[in-house]
Amino acid sequence: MDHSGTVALAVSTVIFALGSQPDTGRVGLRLPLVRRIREPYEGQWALPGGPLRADEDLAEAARRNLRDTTALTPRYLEQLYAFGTVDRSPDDRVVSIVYWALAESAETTSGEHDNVRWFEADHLPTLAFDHATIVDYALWRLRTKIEYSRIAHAFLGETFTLTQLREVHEAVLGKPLDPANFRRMIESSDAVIPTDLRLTGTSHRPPRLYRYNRDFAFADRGPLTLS
Amino acid sequence: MDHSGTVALAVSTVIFALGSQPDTGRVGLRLPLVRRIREPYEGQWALPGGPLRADEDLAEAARRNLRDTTALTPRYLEQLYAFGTVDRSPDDRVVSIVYWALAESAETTSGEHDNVRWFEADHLPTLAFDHATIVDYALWRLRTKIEYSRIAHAFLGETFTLTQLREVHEAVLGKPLDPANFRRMIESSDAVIPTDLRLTGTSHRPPRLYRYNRDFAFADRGPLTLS
DNA sequence: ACAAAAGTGTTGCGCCTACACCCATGC
DNA sequence: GCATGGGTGTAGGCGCAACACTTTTGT
Repeated sequence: MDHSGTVALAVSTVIFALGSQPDTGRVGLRLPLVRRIREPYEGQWALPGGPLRADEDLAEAARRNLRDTTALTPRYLEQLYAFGTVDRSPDDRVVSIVYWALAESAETTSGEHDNVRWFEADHLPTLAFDHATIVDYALWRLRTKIEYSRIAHAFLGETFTLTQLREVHEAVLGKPLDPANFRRMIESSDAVIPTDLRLTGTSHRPPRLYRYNRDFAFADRGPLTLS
Repeated sequence: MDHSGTVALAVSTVIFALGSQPDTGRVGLRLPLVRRIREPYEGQWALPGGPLRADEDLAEAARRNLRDTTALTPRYLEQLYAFGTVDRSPDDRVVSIVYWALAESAETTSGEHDNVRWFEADHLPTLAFDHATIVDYALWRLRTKIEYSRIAHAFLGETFTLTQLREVHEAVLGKPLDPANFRRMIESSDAVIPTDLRLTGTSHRPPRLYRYNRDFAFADRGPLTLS
């Protein structure tokens, strides 16, 4: 290992989107990985990331990862953790500052080039470095945070029904939720604003469309007004 | 600003301990700062920290900060956040990975050398860089975390009474708590184990001494088993 | 009319708060 | 005995989970 005095700094991103599993057809979490084209771990799958450029902020770098690998813009982006144990990269010393992002579900089937591929979050291949640990942690953060914070809208479009929002929660948490109580929980939280529009074309009573309350975000987390 | 391509990596630590304010005599949060002896911000107060050595883990570096500035060992240590905006240091590009620590209250009056001094957390001088923001965020994390997690024991010795533990919570949160309900809350959480010992020498019924339940820590946070 | 999901009402349980009250020790 | 905090008991309220019920559309 190279302990000659330099520590490399990288930024990686765990990107979540929703997609239906080809086998069961159920909606679940998916995330994109890139195939490594260099040693170490050549040929294995890893999180998108790269060195931090001197003229870009950390969150900017994460956004760039996301754009380069998926051509998507994150609807939610938050720093996850800085991973920096001495032995996490076999040949050199790398500290990775990892972000996690939520993106609107898009083409999550095999991408343009074969070096980027979307996987189901609970059927991942063997990952390079400590990236399996990182994904586990990101999944844990997503699941715990969705329970007390209102971030699920980030998986959806500009407007959405409360049933769609509930289905996001159900897919992330992996369990069914009571529609009536879910409705009251969301409505009383102020996270969402009703529009005059309704979703038509269904074979039943047309549900109201809602929009995310942008002001709500500022009441969210402490004294940091980031990203 | 130097954007020639190198990004420096530093580790800093916000160290909290309890101490009685000289004026009011009430117990409050205190933290140590070091006086900068170089430009930029020469003469101003800053968080203890320094560059990351290539052969030490991030948490190790934080522990070293703590030992070097206060000669204390942390009773609790956790990563806070990685701060890395491009302009946070005027002359070069520095990314700081910041830890926060709790230490048993010790000599928090002016230290041996004049370059390290303990300050009351809500009467800090002007700080160098973005360190005021960092301390604000660390305070917010401490205050929100003490409500749902059981970390207050880290300010105390090996054994303590529930009243001492309650006084820690009161000092951190800045508000009085009901002794009866606090007792039940702690006891039902399993965070603490009663000993056979009692604290004597008081002018009233001798209170039972408790010990922290080391097993409890593992049930705490997600899939990361750190520090 | 019927199906199916949207949306509303209601009840009961559990937890948390507030506060009354007894207990054990030093002086 | 009295003062002082240690420690226990208990009633009211709030929030949430469960589930019955009504509404509104398409076919």
